Amino acid sequence: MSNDNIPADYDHLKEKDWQDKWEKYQVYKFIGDGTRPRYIIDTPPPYPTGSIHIGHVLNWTFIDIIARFKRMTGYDVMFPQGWDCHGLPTEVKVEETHNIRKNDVSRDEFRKMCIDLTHDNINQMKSQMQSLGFSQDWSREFVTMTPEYRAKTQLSFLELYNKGLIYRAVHPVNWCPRCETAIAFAEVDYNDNKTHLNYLEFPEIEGTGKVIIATTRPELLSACVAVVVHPEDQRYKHLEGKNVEVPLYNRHVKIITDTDVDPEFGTGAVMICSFGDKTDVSWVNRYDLDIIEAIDETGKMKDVSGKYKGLSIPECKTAIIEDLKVDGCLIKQEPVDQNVGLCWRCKTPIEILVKKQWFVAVNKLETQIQETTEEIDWIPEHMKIRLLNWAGSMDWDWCISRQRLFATPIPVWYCNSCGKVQLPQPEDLPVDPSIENPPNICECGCSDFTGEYDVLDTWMDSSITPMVIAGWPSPEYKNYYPADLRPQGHDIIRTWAFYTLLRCKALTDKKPFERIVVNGMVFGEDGHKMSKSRGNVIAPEAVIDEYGSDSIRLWSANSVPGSDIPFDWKDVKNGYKFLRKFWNAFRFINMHIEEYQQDEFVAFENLNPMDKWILSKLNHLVVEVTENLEKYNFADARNSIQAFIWHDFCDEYIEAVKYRLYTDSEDLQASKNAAQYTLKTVISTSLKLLSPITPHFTEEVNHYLEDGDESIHKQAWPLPVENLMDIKAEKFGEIAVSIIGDIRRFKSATGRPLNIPITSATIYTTEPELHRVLKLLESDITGTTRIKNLNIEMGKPDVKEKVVELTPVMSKIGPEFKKDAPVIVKYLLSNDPDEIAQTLENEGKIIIEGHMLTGDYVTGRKIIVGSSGEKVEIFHSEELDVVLEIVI
RNA sequence: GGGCCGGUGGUCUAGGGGUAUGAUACCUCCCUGACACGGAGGUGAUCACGAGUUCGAAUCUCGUCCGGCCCA
Repeated sequence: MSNDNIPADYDHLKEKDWQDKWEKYQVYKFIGDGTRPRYIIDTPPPYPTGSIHIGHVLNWTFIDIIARFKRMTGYDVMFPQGWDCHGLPTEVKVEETHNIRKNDVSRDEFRKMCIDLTHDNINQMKSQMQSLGFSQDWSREFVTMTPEYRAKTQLSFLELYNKGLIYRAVHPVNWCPRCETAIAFAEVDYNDNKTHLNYLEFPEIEGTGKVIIATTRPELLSACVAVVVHPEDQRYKHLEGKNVEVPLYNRHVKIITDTDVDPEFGTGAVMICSFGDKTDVSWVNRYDLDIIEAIDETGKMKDVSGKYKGLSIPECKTAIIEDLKVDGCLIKQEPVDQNVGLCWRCKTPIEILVKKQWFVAVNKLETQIQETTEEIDWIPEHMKIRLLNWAGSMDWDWCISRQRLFATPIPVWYCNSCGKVQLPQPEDLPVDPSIENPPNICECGCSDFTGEYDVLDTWMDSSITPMVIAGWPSPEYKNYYPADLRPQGHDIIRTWAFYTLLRCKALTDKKPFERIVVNGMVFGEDGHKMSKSRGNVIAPEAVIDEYGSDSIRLWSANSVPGSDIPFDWKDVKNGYKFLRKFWNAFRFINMHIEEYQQDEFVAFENLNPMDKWILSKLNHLVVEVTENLEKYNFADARNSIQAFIWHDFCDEYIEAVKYRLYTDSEDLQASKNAAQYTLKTVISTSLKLLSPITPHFTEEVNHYLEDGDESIHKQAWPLPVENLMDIKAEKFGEIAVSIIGDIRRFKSATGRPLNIPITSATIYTTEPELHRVLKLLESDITGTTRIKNLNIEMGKPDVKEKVVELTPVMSKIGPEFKKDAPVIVKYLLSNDPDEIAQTLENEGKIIIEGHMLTGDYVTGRKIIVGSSGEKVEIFHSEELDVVLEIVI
């Protein structure tokens, strides 16, 4: 027991000291020697934006609670942390800060700038994570931009290539003409604006008839490869399969039919260009149409556009409209709403271009992905369905080429003579084919190569984390693979979970992890997912500064996997208030156990009913919290601890034990000792239960409470003590709590202070068992409520009780009387409750509509009418069938 | 438009065939020897809407509306 001066208030600024100590003593280091069962967490590697957000806090609190709980229950826990570095936002940020375009400097120089920025961002985020008390083993940190990691990403590319699961092909891609790069669908922003719908006449040939098509993109006329109409459209029935002429270009294109055409839009006839929009892409694929490239990588018109060559897209549009007018092919223009795809960073309208790209053959792996998905435990279960549906709906393979700089290079060269792909040797990785040459000459004898300039999609880095943390490609990785746990948000099931499953399965033929625990989204005040772009973000630091990280952890813990939660300051404050309450309880206890000599045997012998009550509840709490943490129900774990500490322990037990602690009586010394033992046991056990959720607070209290320097996080998780779990003891305690509550309510209702002494009181009951129990509880009731003389009597006082409300017990009435139940209920509720109660009391039964009911079928609320005497108050207990008579 | 999830006092939430849990806010009372940053009471919900199954539906079924995440 420490006798240090314990501060009156809990100081959350001390969290930092504990974080430093944990780090210094490597409390969370993964041992890996097999002496304990291992538990491996495939921690998400965040994108180093420079700051973590509340969504991270929620996700990492879940992970950290699990990690800490597992350590205390005897596992050797691997909780690594990585950083998923590569990506467009960093490139854009570097361009902004250095005020350059990426092509203004060498590729290498630009990459260095990205690396420097990323290092800074990682350092900031790492220190934020540490300030939240997350228990990562930082000696196992991984960073995807390092040569070691890039070598692994490239090796995974080689292995999949050798398995025939990676190939190169022509494919349409979203292209930003300003950034000059392909971008993913996820990086396309959509914006509503107005444009013109142009009605163009395609002249007839072969005497079949002309067609008027409607388009918003006349500048793509040179890339028109067909005209499409709805198969049911009577206006065009006669034209199906015929040809028409493209105005200005005098080329002939076919008229085809497809049900994707909306006959109501424009004229019901549409030109297909490669590529005006995404529908064009599917039509070109579906009907194997030609591909004409009209726009180059910088957004300028190409040769095929004829006289418009070299114009920008808007310039070409204006010029072509003028020429169509002159030719008389422009029938009319009307305003129309348009949904344009924009580059998410620079807001330039995107184009769809055709490029040679590298692909992962997702479609070949579909069955394997679905089987693997089924082998994994999904928490909550329904998240699995999202992935299964997604895996079954892949339209095209996964394009992994990116035309960027800050990423892992695609490790291939092309022979300048025969075009064959040349791969590096695994031991030479990582390589950068844009500046290095391959080690061997080509089979054709040529030694002249072109290196690939494209780089890999970032998901290629982050989809192998379960293998990387296990040490792959070293053969020992099998000892640490698959991981036990994958935690992540439900917004990235179709990306991170999907890619990880497919890549790890393809590479190792095993599932990547046993179980996936999915966290929900954090919503801002506007009811939407917190995000910078929505402007509804609250910085975690703001919350930590005000209430400490344990408070925001308590907020996070008040939720369950899969459920979205709104951020609310008052919920964080509630956690803070709980810690303060716990702190004050601890200070009180500490005052009273300073001179206490622990003697478990003596204490056990002298436990009184209230001690047995709280100890039984404590041990049931141990069971409940353990079960809830095992099934990731953090909210129930947190709330059951909080309810127990705040209400059962502080409001009831501590109040009921004070008279024993403050006593000088020799007779009560053994009882006092038992109370001290109980206080100490409850507080130290509940601290352990709470420590995965609020590690700083529990460490702080523990260091005052216990001798020695051992961290609470190194201690064993509490086991329930079977012989203290006693339902009967709990019932007794509840009776005391109930009677004490009645007297408190009485004082409150009559405007008296709670600590006012009561001259005398009598409790009457007609139940012999209750009478016996009340006798046992006599001293606790008097001690707690300051009743000077308490009498506990069999029988009833000479007063009139009146039943003022009857409640039918539906769970008995319903099943027994079935369809007659409503009429019985109606009778019970519409007749005088006191009369019914009288009948039940006197005759033991009542007949309603020919059915017999006993007292078991109703519960009633009684009051005392006509109290006797001026200073005597008589009332009926709220919960027990007893009458209390009080003399102030 | 598609997949998945949700809609319960003013706000957030538990429950998921038998008359609704807790928190917060609000109102009243009490400065009880750890805590007024505390305690004791209280007001407040036809469980989104409509139909069906049932003696009985917040709960099961179907439909509608609204919201969320992801995708198109």
